[in-house]
Amino acid sequence: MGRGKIEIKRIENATNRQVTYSKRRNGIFKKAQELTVLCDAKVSLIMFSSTGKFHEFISPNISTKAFFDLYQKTTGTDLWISHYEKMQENYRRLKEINKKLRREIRQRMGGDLDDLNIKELQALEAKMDSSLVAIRDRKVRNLEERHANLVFDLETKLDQQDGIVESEGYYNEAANGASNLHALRLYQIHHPNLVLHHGGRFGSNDLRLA
Amino acid sequence: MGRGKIEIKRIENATNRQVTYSKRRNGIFKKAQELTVLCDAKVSLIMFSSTGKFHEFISPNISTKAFFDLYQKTTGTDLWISHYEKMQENYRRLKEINKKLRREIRQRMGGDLDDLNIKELQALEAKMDSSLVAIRDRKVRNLEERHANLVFDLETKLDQQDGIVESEGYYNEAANGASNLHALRLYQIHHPNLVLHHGGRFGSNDLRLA
DNA sequence: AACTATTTATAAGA
DNA sequence: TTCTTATAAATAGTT
Repeated sequence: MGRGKIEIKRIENATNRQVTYSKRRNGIFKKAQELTVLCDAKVSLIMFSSTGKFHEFISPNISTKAFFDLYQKTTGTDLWISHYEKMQENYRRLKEINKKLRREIRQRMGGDLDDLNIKELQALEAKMDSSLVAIRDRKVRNLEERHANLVFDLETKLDQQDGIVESEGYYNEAANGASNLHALRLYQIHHPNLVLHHGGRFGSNDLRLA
Repeated sequence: MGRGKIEIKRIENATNRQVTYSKRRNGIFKKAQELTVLCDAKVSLIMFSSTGKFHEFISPNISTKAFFDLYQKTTGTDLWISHYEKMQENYRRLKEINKKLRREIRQRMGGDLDDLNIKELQALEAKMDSSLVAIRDRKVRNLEERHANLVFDLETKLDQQDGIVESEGYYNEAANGASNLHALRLYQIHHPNLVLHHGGRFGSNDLRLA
């Protein structure tokens, strides 16, 4: 497609080769982009010119990492996978637990009570009640202790007594950064260097730990 | 380039999308092939259709494995390792947070109060107090509502009235039971031969405040 | 980087 | 799917 037809073989003139590379690279990237949009496909296109220059296109709906993950899933296995997947699953579980712990605290703070039924509310109230008793009790003991210490201090030192207020801060917000891990796999690819066309099924790889 | 010009946006008709995918896939593969030959470039082109079909082109002068090694070398990142490490870090962080959440709950239950000072105890007591008020309030409202419903049912039906007590169980105890719908996550397992098996798994949600 | 004559890709229809 | 073909798009060679 040009002023003349060309034979598909290595362009010997280096400058020409470079120019053609540049033009065709743009063309193929555009094609990849269009394919992605038109057909809702996931495309990874990576290339190195003969001079070693690197260019990449990857569908916006997937990361390179996730892409290779998908690739491996479809083409083969990996020794590290099971180890990694276990970790991933543990992470997910931990995240779920975290969510529930937060919910419990919110409820204990008097919020998020909409989906508790009457029994649960009563149970929660009772628990809170006894907890409060325990806390009051502790406070009293603490006060007494403190008072005794104060007296002791006054008696012995008479000069000063400092409170030891340690503030630790709230951690409610801290977890948000972790919420969006991509699907991951450990790396190892072994595949013949040929043009492969095979079909396989795979599921959506959305592992967001929302 | 066809009988008519088309807009580059997702083709909604699934059949059409599939046909276009097939045609354009061939086109782009051909382009990749030509680029490889003409310009002596290394090209990796991998794609998944919206229906999950997998297709790949890789320059004959390099294996996928070698290609990816090159990719990593060039981009300077070891995606797999760095992702793994990130994951590990997030896991650790989450574990730490959960530990703190548990501690807070324990304190709100009246335990683990030894290392709270008097100010913290007082703050906790106050918080608990107001929380308790909120819970009581909610309980009363809930009861009223329930009562109103009951009366309504009695008035309209007169024959029977079924209590709408849905017991869901506390997740503290129900950890291993079937009632833990929340914990359910889809989990994908793949199989070497391009066939994917999907299995559901969910972890035990052990929320014991140990 | 542009231009443009041609070749090539492909959308729509069969 | 595959073929046909009118038309859009890509690009080889040129400026």
